[in-house]
Amino acid sequence: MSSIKTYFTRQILQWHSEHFRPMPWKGEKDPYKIWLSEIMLQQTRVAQGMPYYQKFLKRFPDVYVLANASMDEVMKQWEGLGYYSRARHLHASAKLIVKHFDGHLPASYKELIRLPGIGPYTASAIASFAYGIPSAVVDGNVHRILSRYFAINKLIDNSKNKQLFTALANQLIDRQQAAAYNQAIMDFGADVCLAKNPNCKSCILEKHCQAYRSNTVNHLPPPRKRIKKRNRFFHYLIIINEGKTFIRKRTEQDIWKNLWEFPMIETTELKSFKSILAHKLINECLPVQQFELIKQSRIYKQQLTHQNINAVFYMIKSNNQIARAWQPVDSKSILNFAFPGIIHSFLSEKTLHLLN
DNA sequence: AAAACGGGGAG
DNA sequence: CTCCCAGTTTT
Repeated sequence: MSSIKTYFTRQILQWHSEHFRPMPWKGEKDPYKIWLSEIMLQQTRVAQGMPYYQKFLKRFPDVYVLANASMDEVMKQWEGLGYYSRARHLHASAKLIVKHFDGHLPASYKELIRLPGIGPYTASAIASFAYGIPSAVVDGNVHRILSRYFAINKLIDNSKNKQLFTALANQLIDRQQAAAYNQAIMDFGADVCLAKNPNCKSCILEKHCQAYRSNTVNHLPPPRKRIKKRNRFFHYLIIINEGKTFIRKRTEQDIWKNLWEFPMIETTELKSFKSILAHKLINECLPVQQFELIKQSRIYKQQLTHQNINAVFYMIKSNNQIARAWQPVDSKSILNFAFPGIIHSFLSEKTLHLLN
């Protein structure tokens, strides 16, 4: 193992020295910034997270500013990035770091992983990048590279396999250059050992890659299990009363928790406005016969990992205030709230003249 | 152990 | 259209 290890590790580091990809958080010393970048990049492509990282840092330059901000402000900065529990956990961790660690991120894997939103990957990433601790990251890139190089035909879908890849990665890491090694292997996965159409021709590991030698590169790692999608139909009520409309925060265990929305009626298929009038939410939001349907939108669609969302927006003129549970907003203040992508795209097309 | 959780880009 | 991305939490 040790000669294989030195070869693999040396090649990866050698490659990295010649193919450095500059990114704002590379070589970063501030653990706060490293932490933020790692949370933002969970299941998120670098190019997608980049603008959010810059914007977020401008608004919350250090852990104290973040800890003192409101949840809604944090969500607003996260709006559109997805996996919103990351923002909630980031905020919660900021408060814990201020309260228990004097505003400094803890400098050990063991303490890091206890913070909300920090799992095995992120704890290793912060430990190595911020503190030089030799803890190997195992992300999608590392899993794929090791699966191919050692021809390990296993997914990381249970703790045993997870442990297998983690142990292997920790044998391969260069303990004197932990940060560089972790950076290098992930960059290598992003640039050369791609999930689809890997660039084996220019690969410096080709000679000893078990998958390449057995012509199984395209079968490793094995395909994941299919996920079944369900279709959901959201009927949003844009109730307009004296230049204001009404929203609330989603708090139930469902998608988009802590984002805001209009009064909404969900059905198992697309319904007409007339048929949703029977729903009990109507009684809460609209006075009997004291409203008028101005118009309805086209069908907005959004694909999520486990769901297909279909939404219709009904613009309704009403003569009465609605229940206090709903927050009135005008066309200006509505921009301060964080909405799901499907509502945001509706608003970006309609909002400005909607309420006047 | 399995399912849930967003959104976007590449092929 | 499918797959997957610097994964974690909840069930």
